[in-house]
Amino acid sequence: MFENKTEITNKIIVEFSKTIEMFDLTPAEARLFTYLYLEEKPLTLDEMSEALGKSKTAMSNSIRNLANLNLVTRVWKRGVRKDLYKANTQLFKIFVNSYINKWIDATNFQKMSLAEIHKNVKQINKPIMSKEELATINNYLEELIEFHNEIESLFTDMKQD
Amino acid sequence: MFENKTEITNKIIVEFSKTIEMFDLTPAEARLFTYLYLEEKPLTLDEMSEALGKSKTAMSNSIRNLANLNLVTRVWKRGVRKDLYKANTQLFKIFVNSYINKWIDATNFQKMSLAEIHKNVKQINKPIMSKEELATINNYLEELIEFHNEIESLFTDMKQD
DNA sequence: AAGTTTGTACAGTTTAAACTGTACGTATAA
DNA sequence: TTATACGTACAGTTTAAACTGTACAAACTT
Repeated sequence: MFENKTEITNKIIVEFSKTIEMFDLTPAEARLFTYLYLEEKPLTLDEMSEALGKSKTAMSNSIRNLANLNLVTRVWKRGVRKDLYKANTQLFKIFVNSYINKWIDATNFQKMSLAEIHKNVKQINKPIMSKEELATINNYLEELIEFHNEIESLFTDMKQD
Repeated sequence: MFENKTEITNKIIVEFSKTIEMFDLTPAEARLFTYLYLEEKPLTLDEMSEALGKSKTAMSNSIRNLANLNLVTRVWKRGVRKDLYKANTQLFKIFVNSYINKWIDATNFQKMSLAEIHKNVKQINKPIMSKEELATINNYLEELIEFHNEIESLFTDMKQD
């Protein structure tokens, strides 16, 4: 089956990174996270680059995004100049939190955009369309905004659990 | 503010399609769904193509994916040769159901892949790594599989609500 | 003070996804 | 039976995302 440890960890990286791509990570970010997770000791950008066959610049961009999502932590070690990073290990908590936050933020932002359109539509007094058309558009906007409310509630409830 | 109805519906399409892209739709699929949603009568591929400025082939591919996700319904009308499609209108139900199903399916699939790796690792009897290394890998696999179980439960619970 | 290391901004290249146009098989209309 | 319409497979093109390599500023080492 498996001939060595590297083969096993590579297989795990391939499979687990597929899972966490679903949390809106790029393939490179997903593989980097998985590699850090399986590698107990913190890694430098150069080590990440060498391990994953990507440029240092690509690793810098990926690790920054992972850090912004609170999926990895920068580690300070005395006498070491290079930045060190390690994966956060409470997988369910960190991924679901990050994901729920992203959904709530984005949903709220979109709801506000639609609410703005709705406000502007209500303030129309020029005869640019019939009353029926205006009522229809208002109905659609209300439905769309209600949809956002429901999505927001769904993810807010998930956060409590 | 708005000068005509088309301007309003275009603005709504832009904003709402951003929301539903989050359900793993491509920008073209999201715009198509939103257009169908706002357009009460069912549309043909040619009408979709003309309305959204994309080729008929692109519309064929997009509408097929939306139908596969149960987000739109093909409508049969006597004496009409062209396929007709309309958006399903219970937004929360159709999007959340589609999304939860996708998560449960994908998570289950990945869990099985990792379980297969785990099974193979357990069957290792050749000395390809130390006992400590083997124990560590087994621990990681258990954690990753447990993570999948938790994600699956999370989305299964969402389905009940 | 000078040299080296480090991470990242930036510009250009590559890759993968999305697209278009054509060809084709099937179904319908004439 | 023949012609036309229709949706989609397929091949090639375009676009957007991801990448690499270089340059640079800041920090550290010598």
